[in-house]
Amino acid sequence: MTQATNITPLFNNLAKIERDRNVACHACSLYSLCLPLGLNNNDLVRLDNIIERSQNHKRGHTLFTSDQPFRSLFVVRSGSFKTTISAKDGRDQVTGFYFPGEFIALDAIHQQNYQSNAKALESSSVCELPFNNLEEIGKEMPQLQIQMLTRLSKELAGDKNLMLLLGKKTADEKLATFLLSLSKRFQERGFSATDFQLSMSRGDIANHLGLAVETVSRLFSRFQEEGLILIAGKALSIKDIEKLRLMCG
Amino acid sequence: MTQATNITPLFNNLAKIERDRNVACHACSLYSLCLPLGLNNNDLVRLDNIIERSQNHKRGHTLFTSDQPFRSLFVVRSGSFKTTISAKDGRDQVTGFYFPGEFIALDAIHQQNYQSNAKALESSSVCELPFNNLEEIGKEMPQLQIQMLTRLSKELAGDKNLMLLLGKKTADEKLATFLLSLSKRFQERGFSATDFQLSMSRGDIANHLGLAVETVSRLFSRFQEEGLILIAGKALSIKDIEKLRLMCG
DNA sequence: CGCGCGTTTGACATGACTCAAATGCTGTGG
DNA sequence: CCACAGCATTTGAGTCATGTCAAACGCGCG
Repeated sequence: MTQATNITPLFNNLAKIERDRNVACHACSLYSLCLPLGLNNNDLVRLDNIIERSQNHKRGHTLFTSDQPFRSLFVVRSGSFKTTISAKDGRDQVTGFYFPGEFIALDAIHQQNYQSNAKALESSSVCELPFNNLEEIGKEMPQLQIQMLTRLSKELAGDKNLMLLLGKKTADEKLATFLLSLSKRFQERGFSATDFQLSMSRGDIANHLGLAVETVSRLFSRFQEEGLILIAGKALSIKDIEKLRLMCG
Repeated sequence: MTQATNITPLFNNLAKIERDRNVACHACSLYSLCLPLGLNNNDLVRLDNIIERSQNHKRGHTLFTSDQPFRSLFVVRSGSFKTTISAKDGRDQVTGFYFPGEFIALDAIHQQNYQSNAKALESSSVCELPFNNLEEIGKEMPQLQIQMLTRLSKELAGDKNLMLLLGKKTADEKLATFLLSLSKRFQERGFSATDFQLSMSRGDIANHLGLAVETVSRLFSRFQEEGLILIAGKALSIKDIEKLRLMCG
């Protein structure tokens, strides 16, 4: 079996941030992807002051669960997270994967409790935004409000597309769509659009796409046979991104 | 076949509103379900002034499509709508059904275009909220901003549950969950939780739940044989709501 | 009243799941 | 640093829930 080689480690540029966890928004490499975008200096300082920058979370660490009271939104600083919701009988659905600059817990605003469970997929850190404070300073920062609305709206649009994926797409189309979504997000963050590490397990991918683990595994094998990708464990290299695009349905 | 009888016509209490389309927010029967909740009188008047109350939309009328520029949010005033998104090849997914007091187009905020297509399922009317104006007055009404965030967050939470439904539930569980969701929303609007009209076609239901029309039709028949419901065309009567709840998975 | 589309029902096909087992990888403790 | 345990992944074989195709039916709209 051919090996995927020279894969760029995921977000290794962010190692610096993990070491210096108290870097302020204006100095943060995620600045342009994150909430502060469009704020003036004064407002930025006020926002900065309500943010609690978290300790490092190890792989598997639970950020929150749906039985806990909602207090804060989180923005991924480094690493990655998955969110899940559970049916009564324990079945659960991976509702999303979250990368640096992305918000977690937007579905919990103004509910008593979080609406999902969030877990770190690798060593990760977050910025915690206590919602009461955010609400408070938001009253005086229209630009921040717009940002919040935009964020929510974007996640909503993404979820509608996931509904299309889950409801109408074949297994091939699901996986192709998923890989391209990751590719795009990595590219937006300044990383390679074709070579990256999958921080989530096959099980998580399968669950998220409404497939069985075995199906995902077989698809990875077949995509590789067909020359679309190289996959070795968690290391992925996209070899024919155009063909992959045509497969998305 | 037993007939479902004495079905309460859907939203006929709202006939009055349809006749007098210019009723202001403070006089609207949807007030408590709608955006103005929590606004003081001054703010309410300002909001009132930017709202454009629509003509009556006939069944099948398209409110907007995803190739049109985004200008306004819509709140259903009477009747009901469905939204869909389309894959390149024309397959589409019904992403939601919308009833009085519910927002349409929240997924389009701060995108160039609408992200989905919206179509009336029956004779319906809407309040149109030009987003630029809403944004403008929102700067001075924290309470309105909170309302907007809450609305978006609630729709997001609902969509996450739809992902669970589409990804993990069996056909039976999907239909049971769907019927109970309608039941709950009708009840919140002051109508019967057990007897109502389905304004959408079997095809729309099937599409929304990721099933084939034939499957939905068979399920309705079986649910009726099992004494869970009575269904006659579009008239639905829930006979064993508890058992239905146990079936939701 | 009649046409057409939406719905129902039946028969059959199949994509993806489940079960099973081999293999590989990773983290841990000695 | 290595060896082992346990979990993740891959691969194969067989099954099943749901989709597809086909045809009859009937309701509702014009």
